[in-house]
Amino acid sequence: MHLLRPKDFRAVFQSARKARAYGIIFLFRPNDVGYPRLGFAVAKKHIPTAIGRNKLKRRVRESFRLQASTLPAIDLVVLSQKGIDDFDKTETWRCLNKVWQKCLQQCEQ
RNA sequence: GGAGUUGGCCAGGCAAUCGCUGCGCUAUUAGUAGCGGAGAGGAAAGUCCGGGCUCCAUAGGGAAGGGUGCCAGGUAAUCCCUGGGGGGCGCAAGCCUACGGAAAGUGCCACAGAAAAUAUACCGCCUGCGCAAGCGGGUAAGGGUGAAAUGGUGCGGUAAGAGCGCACCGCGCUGCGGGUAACCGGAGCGGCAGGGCAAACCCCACUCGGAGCAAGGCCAAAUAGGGGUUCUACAGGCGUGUCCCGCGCUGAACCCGGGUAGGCUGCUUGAGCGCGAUGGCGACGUCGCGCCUAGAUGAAUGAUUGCCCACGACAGAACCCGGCUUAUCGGCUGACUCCUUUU
Repeated sequence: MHLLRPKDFRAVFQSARKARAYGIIFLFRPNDVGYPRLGFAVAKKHIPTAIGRNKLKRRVRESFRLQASTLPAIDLVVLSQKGIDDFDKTETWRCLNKVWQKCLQQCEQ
């Protein structure tokens, strides 16, 4: 489930497709392990408090769990952007839904 | 009723469903599944102090450097806390206080002012000379400057003045009384003896080895040849975490795995929490009974829905405790002070 190794992260950053909406970017590429994996790269600059970073990760992890059955085997890294810290619960969800849509479209191609 | 001082507590609640991480039990060939139960804070933060724990090459002596600085107590310990003393603020409850030493030495004291500490005299006052302007002498009471000006007030004294003399206050010394002490009270004597700053250097007293869980330990692909234990002289060389003395290595003998990626461990039962009794003004101590209350490691507490209300602030454990400091929407509550009103 989790994406752990620094080298795995490097692989995603080097050759990835991109999907973005508002304050969130998904980077993803197919993997060999047979199931989707999730990793985070949330900048302290974008979300200054540990509370805020945890909150975002939990929301993303929850939506990943809900999508997991429909996903192909990809490695996915979630990046934050400026402004994400101001989002409330519903805004974050709307944003995430949009990114998932784009991501799945690209996977089908 | 109003204004205020001070201490303590809470940090949205309830229900349903789907998830995450340990733990216990059961099942299971490992994976895992089911059930039960647990799962962030008052500051988890800043890392400013103090300890525990771990390792390092002597952690020993000396120097340097750092810290603390009224007294007594509490504690594992402290720069913390409690009680007391002095000083300051407030009508009061109460609050603040780095609060040892300035004739050991060095340094600094802007502007203003005559003068900022070796002293000195701008205006003035008194006096001598002179027609006068002024010059010489005496003086530091009055004015002026400043954050601060060589004791304060009063009387005597004098040409005018001055601790020059006297009284009281202040200051110093010596007894006495109270207090564990800091200190307080009072007596006698002295004589006015040259300001402030030591969170400036410094002096004095006490005190401090260093690094930190990425500490340290174990299992172990790769890669390189070394690593460990014991004994030991001198000289030289090398090393040494502030420096020196010193110490260790380089020598000999014996033994054999070594340890990067990665994994495991350290990792939560502890100066623990709650209740009661008891000693103490109090911080806190002692005794009895009961309880087990996060342990993640790309890092677990979330999401959805419904209802209620005061419409929810600051904010996330990372080895563990005791403090301090900083951030914080609000709510509850104890004690006390002052003013006003009514009986």
